[in-house]
Amino acid sequence: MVYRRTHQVVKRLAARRSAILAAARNAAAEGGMAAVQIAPIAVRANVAAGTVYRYFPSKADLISELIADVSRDELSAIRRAADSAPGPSSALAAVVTTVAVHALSQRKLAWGILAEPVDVDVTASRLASRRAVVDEIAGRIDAAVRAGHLPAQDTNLAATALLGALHEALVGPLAAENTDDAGKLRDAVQTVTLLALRAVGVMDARARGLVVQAALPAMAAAGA
Amino acid sequence: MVYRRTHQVVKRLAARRSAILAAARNAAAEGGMAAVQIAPIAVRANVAAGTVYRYFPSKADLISELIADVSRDELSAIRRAADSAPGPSSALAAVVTTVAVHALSQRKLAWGILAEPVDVDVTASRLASRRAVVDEIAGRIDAAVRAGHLPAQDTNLAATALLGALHEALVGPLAAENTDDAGKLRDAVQTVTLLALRAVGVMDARARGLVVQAALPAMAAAGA
DNA sequence: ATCTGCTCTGAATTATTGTTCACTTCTTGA
DNA sequence: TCAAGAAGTGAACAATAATTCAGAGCAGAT
Repeated sequence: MVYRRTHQVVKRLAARRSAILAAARNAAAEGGMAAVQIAPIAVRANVAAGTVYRYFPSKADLISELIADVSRDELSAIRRAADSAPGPSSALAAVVTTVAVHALSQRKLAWGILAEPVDVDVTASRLASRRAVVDEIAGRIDAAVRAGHLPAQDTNLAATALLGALHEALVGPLAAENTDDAGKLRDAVQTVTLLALRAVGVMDARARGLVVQAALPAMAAAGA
Repeated sequence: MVYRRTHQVVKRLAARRSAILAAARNAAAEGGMAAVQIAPIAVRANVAAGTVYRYFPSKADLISELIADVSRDELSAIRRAADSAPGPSSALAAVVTTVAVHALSQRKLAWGILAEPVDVDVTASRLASRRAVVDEIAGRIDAAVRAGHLPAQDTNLAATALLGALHEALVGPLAAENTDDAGKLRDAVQTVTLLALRAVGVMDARARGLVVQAALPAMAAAGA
């Protein structure tokens, strides 16, 4: 053989792969999943359409990896927030607030990742993404239940419901469109967090306290 | 003119229109929105593809009308349930339970109407459908607040969150697949209803009572 | 310098569906 | 029965994007 991949080439290939994924992510963040089309993404990434297929077998694979990427980022933010909370109830509040803040800070992306119509089948990776977040929430509810702060319940169902509530209220089509007014966004986050905590059985008064405690670090972490 | 639409013809035309809509509805109930395609629907309705276009200007119009139809049915069921409840809190519980039961009894249809990917733009009618249900829920929360049964709150946001919670938990991709076990379905409905009531501020003990009261009539009305 | 083999290109192909329309069939009133 | 006009038909068309592939361009070894 008279050709072998040298380190330099390997690096360039990896960079190109990232560039394509980043282009897809930007497109999704700007125009939702509908904007994730091979030709425009190729343009953004400064490659030809055919090149995309040298890195991803199909559009479905590209989107799946995009979803996994975004999901991974969100999960780590959630874990970080939860782990630096003082107790199980605070951790739960932190998780919920973080999910809410993330959803709001990149609404189109969040909606695209989670629910927006796509022409290819990405059910599996969407499911995995959802499941991961739900599991995280469920785990925190569970911890609060074990600590005696919440009544016993079907934590998985509860976590699923919370995720649905947060997304519908914040990024769904009925969510208010004021992305600009930071105060209103803060209010919305706090309101849905309060709802979520009460839903799983936190007493109103205590829930209000937890909401306030969780708000600051979450907003700060999001750079808002 | 030597031709005029006679009553018989008018009736036949109306029947055909209904047949096409019904075909679309059945297709959606069986295979989701993806199965709502002109050619297959024409076959189901025993007409040619071209005929569909004599009744609906475009696929988008057909689906919009389908969504409006289903939504109208659901809304009337919701109102009926609420209006026959003894008080504001019971009415709220009835509304929530009814939404849950409806969603469960026709999961694919519900998912299709509300959120499933479609190739044409039906945003407007989906939005109207959602808004109608949310308004109904919000109105009932409002009534309960005014009656002093619930703390003051942003009822619209709360109603949106509840709708999201119900749908994600019951018809979303993470919902359990046991459509067959009636007992499990009943449990799921009651669990999410409980969550929803607590979310808007109903005390745990009282919520449990309301859930049980609301369950029977709703299940009965659904013919389950 | 040059040969080999990998990577990139982008126009052409493919596949899927909604939509159209020239033609056929049916209905009505005389 | 027949002419006029409406409704129905379904094969052909159009539009949109994903996907392919033959050839051009590059990088590495000798």
